[in-house]
Amino acid sequence: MLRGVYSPSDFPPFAVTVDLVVLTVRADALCALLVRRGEAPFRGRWALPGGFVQVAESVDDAAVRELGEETGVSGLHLEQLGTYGEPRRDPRMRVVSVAYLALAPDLPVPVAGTDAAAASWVPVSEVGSLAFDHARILEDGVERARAKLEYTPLGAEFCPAEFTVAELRRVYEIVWGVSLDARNFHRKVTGVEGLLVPTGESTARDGGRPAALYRRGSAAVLYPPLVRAPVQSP
Amino acid sequence: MLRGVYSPSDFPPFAVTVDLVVLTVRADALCALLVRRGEAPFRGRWALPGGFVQVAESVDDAAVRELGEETGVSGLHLEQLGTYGEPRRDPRMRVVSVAYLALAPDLPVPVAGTDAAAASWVPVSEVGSLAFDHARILEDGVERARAKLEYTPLGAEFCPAEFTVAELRRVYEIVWGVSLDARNFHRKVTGVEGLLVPTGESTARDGGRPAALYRRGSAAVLYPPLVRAPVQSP
DNA sequence: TAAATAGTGTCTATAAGACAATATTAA
DNA sequence: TTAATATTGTCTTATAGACACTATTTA
Repeated sequence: MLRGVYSPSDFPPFAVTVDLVVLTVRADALCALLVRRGEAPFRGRWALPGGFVQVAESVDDAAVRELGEETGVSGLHLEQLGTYGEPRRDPRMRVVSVAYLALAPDLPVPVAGTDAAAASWVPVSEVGSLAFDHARILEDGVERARAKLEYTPLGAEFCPAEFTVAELRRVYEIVWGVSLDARNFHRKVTGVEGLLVPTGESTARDGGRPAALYRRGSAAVLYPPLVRAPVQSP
Repeated sequence: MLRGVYSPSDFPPFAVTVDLVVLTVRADALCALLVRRGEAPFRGRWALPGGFVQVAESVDDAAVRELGEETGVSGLHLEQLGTYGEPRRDPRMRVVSVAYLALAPDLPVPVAGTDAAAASWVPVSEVGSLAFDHARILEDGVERARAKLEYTPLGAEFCPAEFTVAELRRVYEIVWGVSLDARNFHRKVTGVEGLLVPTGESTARDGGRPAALYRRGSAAVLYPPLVRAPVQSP
């Protein structure tokens, strides 16, 4: 269709929302931040946090705003996940939703924000059906997070500001659902340039010999990557 | 904001469009499909092809439809690239655009489609400023395509149905802007399970010893990947 | 002391990169 | 024949994965 010729039928009114897949690692499980809906449709059902994009703000800004409202924290990693635009995904009207993925450390407790509905961290393995197409969006977010750990330093986003190699390894083990050799993992991550910055401190919070504490480094990519080998068909 | 409470101020009307980054490799260059705008704003300026999402179709379907209209071809690889939603990206009204990346073989000539404006393949290195925020979208699309070649078999999408290893290698060289060792590349791609299916035929269209012809295999990922080593800081 | 976790070293297999050598065609 | 491109093989180096071993703490 010709761009530039505008007639009312060209732009049927859409509502645009943002939905957030906020993931954290807590209690040995990958958890998503969910809210319980207080209104129809899907009243009482779990859903992803989110809301309408306002006229004066960009879609990305709306995501940042909603994330702050839901978690009470700013500065978390936030990236676009995808846009979901099936005609009947919201039974009431045509809503196009831009989904975002956020990775968070183990935050004390979800803040209900301006929303009166309950918010909770739910292990992704225990998430049943969700409102709208949110189950699909959550799945896509989890898969994106898993892939991101391979070639970016984002695993550290799940950790507190200072963390040990073992804590980072547990993030990988929980998100990927595998177990990793502690010794090879240690050699690998401490060998990647710019990934970890030693603080000089150490902690014995995991028991045993105290472990060195690190902060996130400035590396934007993890090279060579930490690959999950695909399942081989024998 | 509470999902489920709808009031007019909650959903200011947005228009939703799709924009297409359609890339091909031709004449030793990575080229993008661009259209020249026939109307204000940005009249006479190059822009990405695209158009409005209709009420009854999904956003993804709108992208497929527009791609067919612009190229006259269906079945091309098409994936979401990202959503661009700055408030003033279109000077006339609030438009949120969902961008898609399509990879195409060297199609004979762009079809103007239902659009009267001229369409053309333009080498991405020669693209100047574009209408709206399309230069940024194109950049993102090119970078996505470059990254995709590393760990997916999508390089073959730029090739005709039957192609030689050298033709596939030239795709990588042109898209990445590097030169690759023909012998190592050959060993690599013929060694990846499910990437290339030999047709049994061969061709001498490149001169010299005839090369075996292959079709795309069924592999969805390229493992191990064909990595571009990042530039090392010495 | 034992138990637990942290960290280093060593070996092997795989794969990437450099590049020699051979193969098969056209001019 | 020479020139051009295709394909195979060989060597070196980097890295992943398995796992022995040492180090440092608490109980």
